[in-house]
Amino acid sequence: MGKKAPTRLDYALLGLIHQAPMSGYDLRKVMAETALGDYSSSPGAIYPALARLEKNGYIEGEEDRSRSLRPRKLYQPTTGGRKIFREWLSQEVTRYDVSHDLDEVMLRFAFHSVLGSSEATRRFLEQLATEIEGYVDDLKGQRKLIPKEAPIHARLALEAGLEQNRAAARWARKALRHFTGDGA
Amino acid sequence: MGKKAPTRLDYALLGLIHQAPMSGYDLRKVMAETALGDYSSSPGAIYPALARLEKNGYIEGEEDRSRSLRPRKLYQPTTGGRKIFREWLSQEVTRYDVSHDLDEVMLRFAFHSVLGSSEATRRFLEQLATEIEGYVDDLKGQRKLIPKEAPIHARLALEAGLEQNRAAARWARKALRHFTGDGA
DNA sequence: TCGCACATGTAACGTGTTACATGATTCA
DNA sequence: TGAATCATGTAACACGTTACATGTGCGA
Repeated sequence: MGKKAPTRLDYALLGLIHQAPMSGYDLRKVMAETALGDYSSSPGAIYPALARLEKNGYIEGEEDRSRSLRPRKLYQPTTGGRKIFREWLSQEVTRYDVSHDLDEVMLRFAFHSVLGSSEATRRFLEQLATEIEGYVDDLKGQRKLIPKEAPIHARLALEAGLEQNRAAARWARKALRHFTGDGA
Repeated sequence: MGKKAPTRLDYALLGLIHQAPMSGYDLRKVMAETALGDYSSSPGAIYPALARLEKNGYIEGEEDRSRSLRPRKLYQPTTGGRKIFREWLSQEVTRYDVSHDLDEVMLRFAFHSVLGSSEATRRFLEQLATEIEGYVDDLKGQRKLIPKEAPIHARLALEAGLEQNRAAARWARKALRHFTGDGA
């Protein structure tokens, strides 16, 4: 009976309906058209996800017959849904998160406005920057371990990861400046 | 009977045993200790993957009893396995690859030494750089579409993706210089 | 009337996850 | 004797993928 942890897709959907009530069809369009698309826009993913979110009491669907088309179900988060969503957003950013799932961390950041606290976002970005910088050091350590006789490609591939993470760290430090000095 | 397309994990394993024959246990260690870890190191993933690669005729396992421990199976790619691996490496780099699975593209690059042709790698990096640069432009277009009243977080999250891709593009252009001017 | 946009779903299938099972050898 | 390392595997489960099924209203 212990509810399963929601998936990234679940959280993406939950986040979107925090902004405005949406139907499965709406959600599919948003997913397909924006960078969120990585989290799938196929009906075989979206509709079952909505069904389990509803079953777990995180969202509530209401039939909308105001249009003459086939009626659609408009979903909204429940109180419980808002709660677990905020908890997800507020989770600590760990080294593991950064090295294994930076995309999910970024997804969390993208929805951080839901918390309505620039203090929380500041903490989040501070942790994020610190952990990415630590991970960059890890990667530098790994680079040293690559034997000299190894093909250049291996080293270069690692450097690609390094550069992307350096860029992410710089971004986090820069983003931090957007949330310091005001109380929005 | 039409063989399924191998997964990224399959290709990662196939690539590793191109360097030296390895057992499932060896492969798990490499996956766990290096950045390749994203492609899973759990026995429930590795052993079934090896089993299906063998079933499809891409790898061949041989019992090694030279150690007094429990015998291990040392895997090597077959001719067919080498062939599909080279085909995978030689695939064109598309916009779709770059925007949906840059990690897989980087995995391909990491194993590019198997082709033993700096001409092929040059082409690969040239395409990669071009497509990432195109994707960066797409993202700039998306950024313009974000309504002004949207929370800053959404725009910043998109900018994180932008910066990471810009870094990847710079990396590709720089890596390209390693493969121009010599015939290795 | 043909096809497209709207709109929701299901079924088969493959793959990864976690947890479990098994067993030999080495070393403290 | 017990723990750690070597070594291979299976079982239950959840999720995403692709493809299919169904049906309305609107414009060309």
